[in-house]
Amino acid sequence: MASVVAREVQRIFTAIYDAIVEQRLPPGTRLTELNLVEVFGANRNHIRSALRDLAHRKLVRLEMNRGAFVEEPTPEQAREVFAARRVIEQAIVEEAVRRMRPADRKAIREHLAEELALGHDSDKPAFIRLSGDFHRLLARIAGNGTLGDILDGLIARSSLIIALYENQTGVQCSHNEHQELADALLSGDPQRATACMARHLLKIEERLRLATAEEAEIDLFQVFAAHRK
Amino acid sequence: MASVVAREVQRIFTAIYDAIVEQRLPPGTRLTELNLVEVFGANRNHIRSALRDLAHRKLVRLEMNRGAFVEEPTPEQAREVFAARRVIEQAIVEEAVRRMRPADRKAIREHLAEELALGHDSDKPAFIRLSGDFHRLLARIAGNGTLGDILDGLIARSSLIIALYENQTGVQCSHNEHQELADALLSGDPQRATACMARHLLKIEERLRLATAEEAEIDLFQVFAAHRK
DNA sequence: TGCGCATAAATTGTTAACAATTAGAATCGA
DNA sequence: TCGATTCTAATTGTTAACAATTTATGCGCA
Repeated sequence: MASVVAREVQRIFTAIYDAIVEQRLPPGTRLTELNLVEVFGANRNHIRSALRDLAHRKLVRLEMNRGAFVEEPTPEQAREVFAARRVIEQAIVEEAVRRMRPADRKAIREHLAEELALGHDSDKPAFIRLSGDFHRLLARIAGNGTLGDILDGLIARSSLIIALYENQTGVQCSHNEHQELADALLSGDPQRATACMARHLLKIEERLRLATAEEAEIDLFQVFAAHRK
Repeated sequence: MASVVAREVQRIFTAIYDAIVEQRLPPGTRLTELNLVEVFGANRNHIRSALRDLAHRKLVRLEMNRGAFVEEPTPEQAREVFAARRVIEQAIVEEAVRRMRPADRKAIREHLAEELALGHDSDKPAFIRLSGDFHRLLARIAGNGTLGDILDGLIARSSLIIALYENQTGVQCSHNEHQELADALLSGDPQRATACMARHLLKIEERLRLATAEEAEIDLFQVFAAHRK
């Protein structure tokens, strides 16, 4: 959020950002400037700046003379995002173990309690935010703000990816995995913790329906096989 | 460069971006809108959009009601950037070794020839660009565009950091290190290659004058020690 | 009905004038 | 001469009108 300068733009940016990340604005949604002007009671310049900031984080796509749309990451981009997260978050976890102090242990335990308390309470936006918070907490403990900012962007995009490719199984049952991860972190064993993080991120990715290259190619023929004459 | 939408903004963005990265615009330089309007023959909106895009990549700092300045990364940020690069580029090198194809080997050899040809030709901007190109080439071979974009940003910021904290020894003698790295990559040994990359990035950082915490604290007393009564 | 074409509406892009803020210069008083 | 204060110039922030583009609508025609 560093580059957002005017308070008004910041406000608009955050509102749209949250709506996208919490999956209240589905991928592909068109964001018309005039609508946003009405919603936020702001002028068009502010709206345009906010949209540009969102576009830079790849949460919004700007099309020349056509306007702004909530991004729809491709399966390839989805895989790239999770591959990048594995790289970055393994490093973060390793550093977090090294740097962990008593206050951090407490923060981790408190976070897990929150997750447990929320349960499958059907409050999806809150659940999404909380899940992300766990990963952001580890980044904060690791202490590299630059890497943290990068991860923030990847987490936000993950939300969009999950919204698009979520399997019908629905609810992300990742609380157990966070519990496991926390145990590994608190045990102080960096190898175990990084392995746990890698597994966690792989599982999230596996829960998605990301079409393979072959699938994508035979698309139409397969779909309409019964209707061909 | 994905989020830049209008061609005009793109043009302005790239011109300033290159000037900063090639160290023709030193850190701290003020970028006045009216000056830029004159230079680029564009309107203020385009200038403002370009500056906002640059701010988002942390190459420019926007101050409320004061304007835009070329960023001046702190020593802490400098260390964070290089730490992030070590994490990301080790992963990139590992993947690059795995994915390397004949055309990629050729590209690497050709790049090194270019670096050798340029030599210490005192054309610093060209040297900087070429050095960055080597790292970008490896990212391209690794094939993760998302990670590549992230690295692009870190490389650009590195340029700014080097401009600020470069030791008087002056010229970056990193060509030898690139040669070493290339050898490791072409040997196909991922361990050797990642170790080589880590060493390379550490050496770049070590060549900088990044004040340690203690140094920063005793600053004034130390500087004026002789003048105290 | 279906298709192409012309027209109108909605939307984004551009421009210039105006307001607000900051930085610098000049003035005044001790 | 120094310090504070007031005014002026330079600069950024904001607004609204206008232009260009895209999308939707309606009409004619086969």
